[in-house]
Amino acid sequence: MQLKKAERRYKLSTQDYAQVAKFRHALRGFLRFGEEAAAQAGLTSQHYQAMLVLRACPEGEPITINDLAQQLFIKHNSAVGLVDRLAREGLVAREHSTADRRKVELRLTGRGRQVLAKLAAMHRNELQRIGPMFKRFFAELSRSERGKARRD
Amino acid sequence: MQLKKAERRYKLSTQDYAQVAKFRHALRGFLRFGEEAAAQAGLTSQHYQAMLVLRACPEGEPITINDLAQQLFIKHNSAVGLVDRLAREGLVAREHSTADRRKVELRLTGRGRQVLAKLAAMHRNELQRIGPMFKRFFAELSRSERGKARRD
DNA sequence: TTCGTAATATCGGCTTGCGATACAAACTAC
DNA sequence: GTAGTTTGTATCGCAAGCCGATATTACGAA
Repeated sequence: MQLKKAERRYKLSTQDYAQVAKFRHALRGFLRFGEEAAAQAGLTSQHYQAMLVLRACPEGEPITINDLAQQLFIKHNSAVGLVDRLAREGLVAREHSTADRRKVELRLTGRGRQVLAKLAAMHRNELQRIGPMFKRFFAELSRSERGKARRD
Repeated sequence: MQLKKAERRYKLSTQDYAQVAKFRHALRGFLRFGEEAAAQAGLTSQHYQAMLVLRACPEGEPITINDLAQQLFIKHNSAVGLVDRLAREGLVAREHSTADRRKVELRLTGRGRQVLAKLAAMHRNELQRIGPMFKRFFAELSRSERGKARRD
């Protein structure tokens, strides 16, 4: 008997599972790389990611606590704690906005920029290293997607 | 003055930062998707990933605590705690190996397989959705890599 | 048997994220 | 202007999860 469409979407073969599992494994590897790279600088991956958000924003538009929380997909109170830790490490400075005194503008310190430069370069190299693997995975995925569509 | 090779590798432009930041943002989006999907089933992303490892392994070669720890890039004692939680939820069963009674073989329960099927299918769809974005990113990355190599 | 090693378990501590709540500044309406 | 609402940040207590150190049990070899 044919399965209804909604049900059939849940029917993955063991190969499908292995494919998704392999991707997750590669992803964990990359994330672990990031954590170890950050740890070498005495930081966590979250520290790195927060600094990256600050560095990547255009000069004139400073990032606030709320902006950071949205970018990192965390709640604003978690962002407060994160910035506390970054400030304690001397990587990020809080500046009360003059335009809206409720807001806190965040900027990297010199030390922050320095540490980030090294970490970001390492990440970029790592991404270039693992890029081919991810490309192959996504190519395979869309191949099997087309294959399933053809069988429909 | 020309920078030495080791130094130049740290010199990223703001565009480079933005590129890496964009990738990390997309990655966080995917991870957050996974956490929310798992939360809908009353689980965490770690639960899902552990079950995925169990499901993806060939039938005859059961996974042990140590295997799981290695696959997830965590310490074995963290894996013990994770399996405790999975067992408490009735998703995974411990079975003492008969060949080596020190080992604990892990297998999914019926409920585990059922929950996993839904989560894995959702992840697969999400991966197919975001695949093009990641493909574009890695294509861009290797383009700029070749560009830099040419300038060397 | 005894010693060394391997696999799992336990305990205490730490980090981090979150919900709830509080407070302060800005905005709105009257 | 002032009362009420919204917005932005901070604080507090809690729970999840990871880890280092240590313990326990089982295997294997001499």
